[in-house]
Amino acid sequence: MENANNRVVTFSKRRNGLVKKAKEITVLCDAKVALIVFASNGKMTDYCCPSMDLGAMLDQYQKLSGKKLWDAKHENLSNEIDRIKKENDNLQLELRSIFTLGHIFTLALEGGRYTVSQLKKPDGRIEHAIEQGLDKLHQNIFCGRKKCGGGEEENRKLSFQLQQQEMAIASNARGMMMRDHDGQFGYRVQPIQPNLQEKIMSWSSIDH
Amino acid sequence: MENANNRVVTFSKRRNGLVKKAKEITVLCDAKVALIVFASNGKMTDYCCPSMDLGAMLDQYQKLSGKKLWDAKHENLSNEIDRIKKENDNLQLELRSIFTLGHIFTLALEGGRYTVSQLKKPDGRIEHAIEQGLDKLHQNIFCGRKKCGGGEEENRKLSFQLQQQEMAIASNARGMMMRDHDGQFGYRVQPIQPNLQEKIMSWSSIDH
DNA sequence: AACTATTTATAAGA
DNA sequence: TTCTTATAAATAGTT
Repeated sequence: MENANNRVVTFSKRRNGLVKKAKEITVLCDAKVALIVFASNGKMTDYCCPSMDLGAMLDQYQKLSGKKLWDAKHENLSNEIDRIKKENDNLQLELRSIFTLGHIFTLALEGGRYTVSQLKKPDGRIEHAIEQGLDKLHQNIFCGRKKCGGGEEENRKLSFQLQQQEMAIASNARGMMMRDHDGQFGYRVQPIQPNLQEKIMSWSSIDH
Repeated sequence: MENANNRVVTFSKRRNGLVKKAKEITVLCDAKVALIVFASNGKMTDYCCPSMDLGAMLDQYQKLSGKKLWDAKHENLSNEIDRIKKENDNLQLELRSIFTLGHIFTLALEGGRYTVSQLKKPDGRIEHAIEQGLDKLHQNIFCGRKKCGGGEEENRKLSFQLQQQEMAIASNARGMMMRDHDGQFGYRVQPIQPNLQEKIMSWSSIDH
């Protein structure tokens, strides 16, 4: 190849020849051929036999050569999915058990000491219990179980804010609580849910 | 191509010629060539210019042709990951809120009526409350809130089994409960957890 | 695989 | 780019 111009012309000719040969061997010998050519200027020419698309050719290539083209990227993503799905399952399991645990406490509270109608009536008993619970929660969280120097009044306000937020979340979360998940124990916690919601509503209404 | 044997020989010759031409154009014209050939018997031959690996060639091919080889598959997986991650986030949010809600109930129970030392002492009060709660839970789950014809004694046994299982789960779940997740409310529920565990242990020990 | 008659490809020039 | 053409290379059929 003397000068650049000649080289370009030759490339063009040879590229055409190459594609022609590829077509010929495809037809004459019942072969499958994929060909990609980039000119030095970046321009691309490609040929793929009509009986198989390039994707299938490359799948086959990977299978026969053992080389990975996109499987590696694929595998990474698949692993990521597996990982997250597993985490998801764990979360669901946690969620179910903890949620049920919460219900047991709720029901213990209700069944052992209070009726639903009592819960609806802000007579001060359950309200007081919850308030104390919230205060304690708040202390544990913000004051790390040490003596909490903060004013009791502020604590109580924060606790009620906390309560309100919790209730709001619980209310929002309610719609997605019940998964299509056969319980390991052969039951679902769903039937009890409206009961909780009822309580949440009544408790929320305590404050206003 | 008359007979099959000749065709096989011809294929071999032409395939070699094709690869040779591919190499020539690579060297002579500074081109980039990728070539994959499958014989009718399935055997594969491939050539790729030394200056670029097949993966890079195909990336380039996708860019220039606009055709998708693996990007489509990738996109699907990526979307799947996004979807699951979102679900995961929802679960975490639920989990946090519900878990905390469970604690509020627990603390309400404890703070309003019982001390930790009382909880440790199976004097029948809290035990009874929990038992009632479990019975009610059990009724709601198995009997759909209708009048439950089953014997009370069996109910109680089932309830205690239930309790045991719940406690076991809660205990197992404990290790994975605390996520590295900055609370939307500026706190974590972690500090309170050992407290719950303490109670779980003592309650579990009620039964034996 | 090797040979050979023939076809085909292609480099250079137009 | 295409056409032409002399030359080189490829290859189908045969050994």
